[in-house]
Amino acid sequence: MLAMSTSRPYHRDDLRSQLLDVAAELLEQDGANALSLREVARRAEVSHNAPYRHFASKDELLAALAASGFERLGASRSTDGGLVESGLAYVRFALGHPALFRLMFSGALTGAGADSLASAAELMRGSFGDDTPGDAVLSSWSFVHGLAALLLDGQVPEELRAGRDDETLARDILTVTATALGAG
Amino acid sequence: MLAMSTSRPYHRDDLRSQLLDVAAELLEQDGANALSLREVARRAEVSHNAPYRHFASKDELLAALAASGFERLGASRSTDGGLVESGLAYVRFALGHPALFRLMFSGALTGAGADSLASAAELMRGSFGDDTPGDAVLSSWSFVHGLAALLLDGQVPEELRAGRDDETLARDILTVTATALGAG
DNA sequence: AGGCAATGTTGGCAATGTCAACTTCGCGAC
DNA sequence: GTCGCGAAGTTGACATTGCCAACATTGCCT
Repeated sequence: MLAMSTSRPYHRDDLRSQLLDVAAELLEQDGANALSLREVARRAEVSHNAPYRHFASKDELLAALAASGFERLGASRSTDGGLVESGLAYVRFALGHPALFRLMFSGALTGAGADSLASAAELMRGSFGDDTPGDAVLSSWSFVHGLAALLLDGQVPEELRAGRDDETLARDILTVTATALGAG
Repeated sequence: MLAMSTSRPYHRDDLRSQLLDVAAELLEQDGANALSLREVARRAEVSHNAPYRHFASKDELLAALAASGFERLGASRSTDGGLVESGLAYVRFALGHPALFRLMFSGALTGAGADSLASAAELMRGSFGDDTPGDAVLSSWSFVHGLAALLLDGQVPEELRAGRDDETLARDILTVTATALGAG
C-alpha cells in the first residue's frame, strides 16, 4: 500500500533527490567545475552509472540544481518589503550559496532542464514587483544582481568597503540607491 | 639571425602569446568549460605538454586570459564620459566577449596569476571615477555590472524588453538610472 | 505465478590534466 | 670554435571523468 505513484524507486528510496542533495553539497564544497557525476554517485553509494537513470547527462543534473536554486531564491524574498529588504535577501542568498548562485547565472544550462529552469527564473523575477513600470524593475534588478555578484567575487576593494562587512555594506548601498531610484 | 620561420622549429618564437591567442579563440567559441589545454596545444601545433613550459596549470592559463580581459575592459572605457557612455562600454564588452566576461567574474581564478589579475581588476575599477564618493561608485558599478550580467544570460524577459535590442535597452536603462542617481 | 519495464551494475572507451624522463636547441664561458 | 647547461619541446604514462552498451535485479500489474 502506500501506493504513491508508480515511479517510486525501490532499491533506493529516492535516489534522484539523494543525488541532488549530495550534488548540492559537493557544489558548495568544491565548486561547480570540480563536481563530478562519479563522485556524486560514490557519495550516494551507488554505481558510477546509476545517476544516468535519473539524469540524461551531467548538465541536466546541474540544470536541476540551478532550477531549485531559482525557486529557493524566489521564495526567500517573497515576503514583501522595499527594495532594501528584498535586495538584502537576494544578496544573502548569493553569499550564502556562492557556487549555486554562480551556476544559476553561468549560462551553462543546456539541455532538457532548460525550460523548467526558465520558468523557475521567471517566478523569481516576478518577486521584483509587477506593478512598477518595466524599466524600473529592470533597473532595480540589475543593481541588486550586480551588487551580489561583485560582493561574491570579492571585487569590492577596501577603499570602497571602508571597514564594513558584507551585510552592512549591502544595506548601506541598497538604502542609498533605493531612495535615489524612488523605490523605497 | 632574426630568421623567419622557415621550418617548424623546435623552439617557437613566442609560444606563450600564441597559446593565449588560440585559447581566447576557443574560449569564445566553445565556452570556458569546453576549453581544454590539449586542444589549445593541438591548434598551436605543439605537443600536448608544451603549454606546461609557459603555464603551471590550466587555471593559470585561464587566469592570464582573465587578466588581459580586465585590461581590455578598463581600456575600452577609459575615455571619460558619463555613466551612460562608460556603462555602455562595459555592457558592450560583456556582450562582445561573453565567455571572457564570465571567466573574469567566475571566481575560479586560483593560483599564481591571481595577483596580476587582481591588479588588472583594480585598474578597471578606477575607471569608474575616483572623485565621487565611495558608495556612489559602488552603486554605479553594481548597477552596470548587473545589467551586463543579466543581458549576457538572456535573463531579461520580453515583457521588460519591449522589443528593444540589447544596445537600445541598455542605453534606456542606463539613462533613466543615471539621472536618478545624479551621476549624469 | 509470471512477465516486464524501471532501476542499478559491471565493463569499456576516448578524452583530459598532470607528472616524469628524454631530446633538442640557443647562448654564453672558455 | 666548442662545449655544456638550462630552457623549451616531446613522448609516454596514469588516474579520473563523461558517457555508451550489455547484463542483472526487483517489485508492481495482470
